[in-house]
Amino acid sequence: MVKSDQFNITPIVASSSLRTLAYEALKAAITNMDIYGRAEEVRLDERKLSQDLGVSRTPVREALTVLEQEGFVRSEARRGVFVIKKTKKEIVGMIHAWAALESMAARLACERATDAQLKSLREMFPEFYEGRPSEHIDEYSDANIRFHQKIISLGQCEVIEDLSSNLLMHVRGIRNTALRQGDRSEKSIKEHVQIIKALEARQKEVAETLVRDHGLGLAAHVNTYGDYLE
Amino acid sequence: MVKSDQFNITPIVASSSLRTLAYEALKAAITNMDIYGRAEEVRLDERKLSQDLGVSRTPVREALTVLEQEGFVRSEARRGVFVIKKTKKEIVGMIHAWAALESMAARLACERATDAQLKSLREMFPEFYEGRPSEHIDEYSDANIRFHQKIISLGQCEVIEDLSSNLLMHVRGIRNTALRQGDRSEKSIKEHVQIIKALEARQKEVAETLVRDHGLGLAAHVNTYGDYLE
DNA sequence: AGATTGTATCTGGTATACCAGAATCTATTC
DNA sequence: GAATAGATTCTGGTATACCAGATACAATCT
Repeated sequence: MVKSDQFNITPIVASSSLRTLAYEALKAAITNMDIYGRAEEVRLDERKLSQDLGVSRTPVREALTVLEQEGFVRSEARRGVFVIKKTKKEIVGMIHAWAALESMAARLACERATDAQLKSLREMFPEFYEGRPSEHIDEYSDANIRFHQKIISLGQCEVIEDLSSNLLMHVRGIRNTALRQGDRSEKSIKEHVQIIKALEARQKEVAETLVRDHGLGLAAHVNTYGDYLE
Repeated sequence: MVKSDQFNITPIVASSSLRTLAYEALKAAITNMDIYGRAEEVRLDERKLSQDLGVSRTPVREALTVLEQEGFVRSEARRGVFVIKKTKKEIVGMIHAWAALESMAARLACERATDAQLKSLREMFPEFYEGRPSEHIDEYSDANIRFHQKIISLGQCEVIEDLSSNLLMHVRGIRNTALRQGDRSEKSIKEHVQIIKALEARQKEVAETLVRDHGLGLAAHVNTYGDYLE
């Protein structure tokens, strides 16, 4: 008999249950939708979603359960499932939690990451070293997110990575919006530079403090400018 | 007609869907079970659970979905759903995340909590001030957990509270076990006293640092003594 | 007309039937 | 007797039927 490991079989349909499919579709729909633009609540209809996705209610419900657990939707018995609008207070809370986790990741990164890994941080974002202001703000928004994700991944703590990625899904939009307000982007870049230096020097206390304060700064910023959230 | 608000009607069956019931039952069963005592994996049978709980598979499955999301069980298609045994590495990671969140909560508590609230911390744990060693270890274990929960609640950040409470469910057992190893309990008490003092003095940087290091100490302790986890 | 009540309808919650993959057992083959 | 092929059984995944609460609307009464 032929051993299957002689081939490099790429799984045709890969691994994805309908539930996972539904989950990803719904999550994408929710995160891409501009929740805060509209005034009234957005209601999701299980049966309609089932039809649109071409599956039965069961996997849709399971996907909605996960999304509810992650804080994206709220389900009221016999009334409907609604997309959750986060309050400013909740957003600020998430940023605080994020700051806590990322600063711990920075500390761990100083202890665990290789020199090459830490160096890659600087190479990933050369533009930080050129004083360019908020011209290419769109590209920078993405680079900004990637920067923080990179720090978290360098911490090599899976729990922190998971918790953070969930938080990020909720605050991604806000984070990019904040960059366009006041002098946030310039300030942000300068702080990033400092953070990179501290990490490269493996000054864990410094890196930890800088990352935390950077996060707290964002929280304060949102607290000041984020009135559009409510 | 009689207005219903003239009565103080207490809802008979209260509010609990079968799914919630099943969730709580299963969670209690899992957390009370000594997972690390037995060698082989624990498998949960949906149909059997349905029978035992007296409900259909549907609410049981939804409960299992939530538990899977929280990291208590893992579901393999057409093979079964298993209670997850955390590896030592994962436990240490959770403690790191916990330490990050709690230290942020301590900082926030310094800024937000009232004097009375901070004072209550000391009053809740008078035994910390008497040099008693690990005699009343059982009571102390509970007090230990409550202490940390109290700090987190004083931070008044709901996100941090929620994330922490989930982590706590996973680490509770280990945390108490650790107290009985080495001189962990004596060390722990001393650090608690320092933390209380810093909080009362509203020295947020100090409190933050102490809480973080206390958590990191536990992580290191588990890393050293926690071989029984695997 | 306004308030009220009855009813049709819509919603998520639950129960159940069925499916296909995986594991186990059994009978056949060499 | 060991190996293999087939069938049985068990599992979670999915689809569907039904239920009861909630809502909206229409019929009714005052």
